[in-house]
Amino acid sequence: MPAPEIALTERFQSAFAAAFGPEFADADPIIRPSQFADFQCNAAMGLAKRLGRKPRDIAQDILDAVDLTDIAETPEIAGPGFLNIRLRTDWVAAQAAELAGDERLGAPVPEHADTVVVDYSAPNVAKEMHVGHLRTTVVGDALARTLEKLGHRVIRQNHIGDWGTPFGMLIEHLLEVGEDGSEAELLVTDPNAFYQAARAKFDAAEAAGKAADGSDFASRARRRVATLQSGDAESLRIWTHLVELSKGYFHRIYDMLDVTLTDADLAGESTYNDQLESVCADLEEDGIARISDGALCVFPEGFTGRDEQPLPLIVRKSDGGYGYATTDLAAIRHRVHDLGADRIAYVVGTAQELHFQMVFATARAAGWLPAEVEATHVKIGSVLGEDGKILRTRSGASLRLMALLEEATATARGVIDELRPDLPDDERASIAHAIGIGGVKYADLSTAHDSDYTFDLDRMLALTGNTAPYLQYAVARIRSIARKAAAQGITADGAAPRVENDAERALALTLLEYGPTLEQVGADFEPHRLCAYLFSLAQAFTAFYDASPILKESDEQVRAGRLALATLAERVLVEGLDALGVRAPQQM
RNA sequence: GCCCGCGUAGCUCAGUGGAUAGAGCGUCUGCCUCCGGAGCAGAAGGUCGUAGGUUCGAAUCCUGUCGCGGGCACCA
Repeated sequence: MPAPEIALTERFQSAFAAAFGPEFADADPIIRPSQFADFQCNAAMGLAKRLGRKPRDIAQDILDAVDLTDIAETPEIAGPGFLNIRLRTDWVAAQAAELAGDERLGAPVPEHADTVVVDYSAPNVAKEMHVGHLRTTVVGDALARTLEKLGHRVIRQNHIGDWGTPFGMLIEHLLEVGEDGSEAELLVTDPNAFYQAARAKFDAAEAAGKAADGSDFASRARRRVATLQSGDAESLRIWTHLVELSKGYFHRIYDMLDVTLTDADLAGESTYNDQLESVCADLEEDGIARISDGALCVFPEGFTGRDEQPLPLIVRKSDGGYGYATTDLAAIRHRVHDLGADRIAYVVGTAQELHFQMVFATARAAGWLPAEVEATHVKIGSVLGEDGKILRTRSGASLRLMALLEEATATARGVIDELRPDLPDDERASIAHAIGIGGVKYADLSTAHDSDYTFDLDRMLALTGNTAPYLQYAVARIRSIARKAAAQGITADGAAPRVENDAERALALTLLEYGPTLEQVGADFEPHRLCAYLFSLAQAFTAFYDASPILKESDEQVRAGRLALATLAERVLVEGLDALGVRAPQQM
């Protein structure tokens, strides 16, 4: 198991048992990387309280009991009682050699492979995706990829907005412009234009007042919602056509983004239409929901709104219609009961927090979400404009997601055209895609998913610093060395990664952290930690690149060992980038 | 009004109760006889909004307060 903190943790726990008794065998030694040594053990600080003794004395007792001779040098007691641990270089080298032989690159095999439902992206039919959708899509996809690498079974669910009030208006508009007309094409190319045209008609009809015979657009739209939801065949046919056109648009975006979502993952709101009635019936029968002001409501415990009034989760509106609370309840029931979910991750905007708390509480009360099933709202922070307020699509056409992606790719293309005119056109296009799209995705992935952030185009398109291109560049350099080495007939020849000087040692130590980092990302749903890790890995590599020449090294053994270390770094970088959904080009 | 979140370097952001709070960008100083300069080495830059509290130890936990964002009954 090439993970120093795990090896150290085991050693310290047996030392605790020896020094303080068996009841301390599972005490957490808190092994962390440190600026003063490779690792630091904070155990004495925590144990001092339990034992009622001084930290420094306990640190001494631990030191007397622990045997690290084959792993590390004797720890130093530092500061208030930390144990500073410097690993033996030969042990690090041995671990690196083991890592090089490990298909999983140190990613732990889970004791129990979970079935994890990841609910993400969820765009609306007939609406443009904007920067806000980018984050849920990119973060959700990174989580799905990461969980699969860890050996879990992932079920992607794209809960698209394909049902509800706006569809009456959209269907009527589609009928008027013709299903095969050029206006209908807007659904694929510029969905907002289609939506806004429908909306404009609706608003104009509203303003003009109802026609006596109900033939005005607004009245027709309202009737259409009812006929659609009651299962009218013609309405369903047109609705299906509408959804199909939108799917074309989603796929263009997902293809462009290298997102793994497919049609098989689509489970829109409409999917649950025939289950909404039974959701309500069950809740009412179990006494969980009751009628209030004509609507069927659940009042989960602990939720209050204005004036301290209990807050309702409306599962059936007073007009008999259903909202998204009902759909989400049906979805939970399905995910647990039919899909067999052990964990469900809802990668959805932070504004939905209250909604999901209430939905989860209701589902728990109804027995649809058993205690052993974990439901997590992976909150996606809002994207803010310069004014610190949430970016709205209406505030600027420049925020169309497709436009952003095109601009990112074009910017990257400009640089690659200048730097690598020697490469063929299609290869430059492919590299520009990897860099531009990878850069945009990485920019969204590298900040904590739940923090709001200010939209900054320059940051999204940046090619230097903590960015995808920096990581891709590190990979490209290693691959360049590999190509040159192969051309010169130089191979690593089965050599173990060389770990001798400081730069090699630092790189190897960083490589050993890949497994624990990936595991943590899968457990906590926090891809930005993987970004931070990969950036530090790339930094460790470039430092090594400067300090430890490979092809210029004359000693064959040293050269082979360094090449093996670089190759291992490449594998981990590429694997980590793949977990994020970012491509690593062969050259750039 | 109530609830949730946020406030960290000029800017954008990390920071899992532990020592001297870190990156990137920007600024400044060096490094191209180069295994790829989309890079490297270094410097300057901080009352962690604020006032208390808990703790051996607080950016982190608790309370108050100021500022900002979001949510709070039939939209999703």
